[in-house]
Amino acid sequence: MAVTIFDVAERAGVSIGTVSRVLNQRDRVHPETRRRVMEAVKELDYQRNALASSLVTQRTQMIGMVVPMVNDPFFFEMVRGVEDAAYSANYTLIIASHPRSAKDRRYLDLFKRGYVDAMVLVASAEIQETEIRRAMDQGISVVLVQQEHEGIPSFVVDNYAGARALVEHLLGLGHRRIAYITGSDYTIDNAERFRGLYDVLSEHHLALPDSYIMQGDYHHGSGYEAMQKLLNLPEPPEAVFAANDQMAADAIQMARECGLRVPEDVAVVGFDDVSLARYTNPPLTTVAQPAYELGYEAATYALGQIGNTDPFVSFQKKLSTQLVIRLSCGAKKRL
Amino acid sequence: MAVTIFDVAERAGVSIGTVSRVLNQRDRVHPETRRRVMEAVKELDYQRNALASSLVTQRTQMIGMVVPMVNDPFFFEMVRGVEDAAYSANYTLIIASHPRSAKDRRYLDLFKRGYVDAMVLVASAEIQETEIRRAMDQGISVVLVQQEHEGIPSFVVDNYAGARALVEHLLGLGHRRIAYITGSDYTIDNAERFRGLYDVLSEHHLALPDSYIMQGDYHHGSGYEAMQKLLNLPEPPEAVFAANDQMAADAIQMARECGLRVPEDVAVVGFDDVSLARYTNPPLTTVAQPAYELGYEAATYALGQIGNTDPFVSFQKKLSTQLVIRLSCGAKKRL
DNA sequence: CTGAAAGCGCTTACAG
DNA sequence: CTGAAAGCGCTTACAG
Repeated sequence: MAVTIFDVAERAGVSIGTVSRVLNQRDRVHPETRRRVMEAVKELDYQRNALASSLVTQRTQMIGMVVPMVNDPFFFEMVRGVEDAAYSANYTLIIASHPRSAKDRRYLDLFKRGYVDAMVLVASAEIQETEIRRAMDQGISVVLVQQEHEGIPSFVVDNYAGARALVEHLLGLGHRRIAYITGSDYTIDNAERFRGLYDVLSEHHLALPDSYIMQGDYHHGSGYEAMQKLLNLPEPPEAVFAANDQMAADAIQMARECGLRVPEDVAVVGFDDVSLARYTNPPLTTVAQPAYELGYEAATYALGQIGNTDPFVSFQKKLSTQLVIRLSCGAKKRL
Repeated sequence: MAVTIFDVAERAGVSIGTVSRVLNQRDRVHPETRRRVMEAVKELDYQRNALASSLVTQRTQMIGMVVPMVNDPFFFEMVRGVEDAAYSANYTLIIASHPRSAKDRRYLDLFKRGYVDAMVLVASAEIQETEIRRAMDQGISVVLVQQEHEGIPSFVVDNYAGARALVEHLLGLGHRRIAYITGSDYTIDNAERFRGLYDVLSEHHLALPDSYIMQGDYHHGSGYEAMQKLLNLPEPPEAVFAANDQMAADAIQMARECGLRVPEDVAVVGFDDVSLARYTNPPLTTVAQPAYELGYEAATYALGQIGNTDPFVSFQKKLSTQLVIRLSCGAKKRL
């Protein structure tokens, strides 16, 4: 029912090979022939079937991105970066969101079955390394973002250094008793941020009691409860470092509900510098990540590796963060 | 290089037709034959090439979604809805974001070239109707969300009624001079919200001077400037209705910077009820949209229409909104 | 410059 | 229950 290359060939009075040639602008074609073909294409409103085309060229001109579909502007920026990189390379970006459960791996269809030439996998801890390897074996160029695996190219943010800077800043402000609200445990971000805190405290011979480590999950609500528990401690912390801004915002909310002033009674800092950070009361001191650059660089690399059959490339890039000082840490005065 | 159905057939000592049969679980196959085939599949780690498969079945088992990739949690919810619907129907969701410019229509590749069986187009004003029609002619099931076109199924939220309820609420609180900060002009959301405001004011014989209509664009920053101009008016408004929450949040920020109290000196309300609305100071009174349901219902409908060749189905569904009263309107007291 | 033909990797009537 | 073959809609050496 859809019009095919045969219809066009017939109408233009040429063979399908010729039609294909003018469509692909490759070989020389007589100008007059080209004109007739283009005319037939227009008249019939012909659209090439990409499936058939890709089947023979072994290239889909699509780059896939698997990204956690949590409500986080941070990922938006990353998507924009990937998109721009794809655009420059004349690729179309398709995005698959994470599955709801770790057991459900259907989203892997995207790259298991040859729909994309390259993949950018963002913080997809559930994806097994064997799956990735298999995709790579099939010639798909894959890069990891915010996640590492031996022998697979990856782009990460220097969470460790970012956390260190943040904690040093807190110490400089005179805070000594610092608590941590964790993100999901399985992510390296969380682990690295915690490590930054831990190391700086150790170096300053400061304690980090277990009771100061509260379980969170990065999402809305968890920072709220964690903060409540922290504030009910016999000796509450002077400052709270939440593993991301969302939880920090919740923590501030809870502090206020408990009648405490932030940062006077308790300082709160986050991580990521999502747009929300500007709107909390007081605005959040946090750490900005180069989300856009992360996406852009990762995609550019992945695209560049398409067709590279050497499976032994190892590549790791770590982008640095930036401390964003607002009011919630106590460094500046309120308006 | 990748292992094909031929490799499996050879290893199992059967024809490729038989391999295909066991893979597709369709026809009867001798249990022992099936076992041998499955064993070969496993041993060779065979993955069916979806491109080839789709080429013959004329079905890709993919549903495409074109969504504005603006930093808006509202769309996230919608994506979740579409995703769940797709999941139930055993479909994979792929998302394409909007192009940066109206001229760039490469994202249409997704459905022009036969990669998806169905499409959900969200607020994609730049997409020409002819393009959509063409896609439909090629047998792709398409539905529109937050957007209408004669003869194309669509799912929209009742922005008009939502805006009416919001404005009635404001009037009930005693506000009379109400200003509006617009969203992007080309969206129906914005037009409908404005119409709701306009009609309610008219019915109450209240004026809406031109100076009370400020141009915004839904994005961060525009509400800020718009509010500044409103506050500098000889007779500033008593209440400001921003076309979405982001701009309302900015407006609040600006009011505070001008030393004004919200809602005592000026009330501010938004639209959408994104998560940010809970974190502004004071929390935002706004209108919640059934984003998830919108996505779920739209996708379910689109999926149900796959294979339906009757091009004359006309379908329109309007989902209703809900007023969310917080503090920024002045209806309740602060904590 | 152009046509005929092989082939990309599958599915599916059609026979047997 | 299974094989041989046609066909999905293209691209691309290979000849000429």
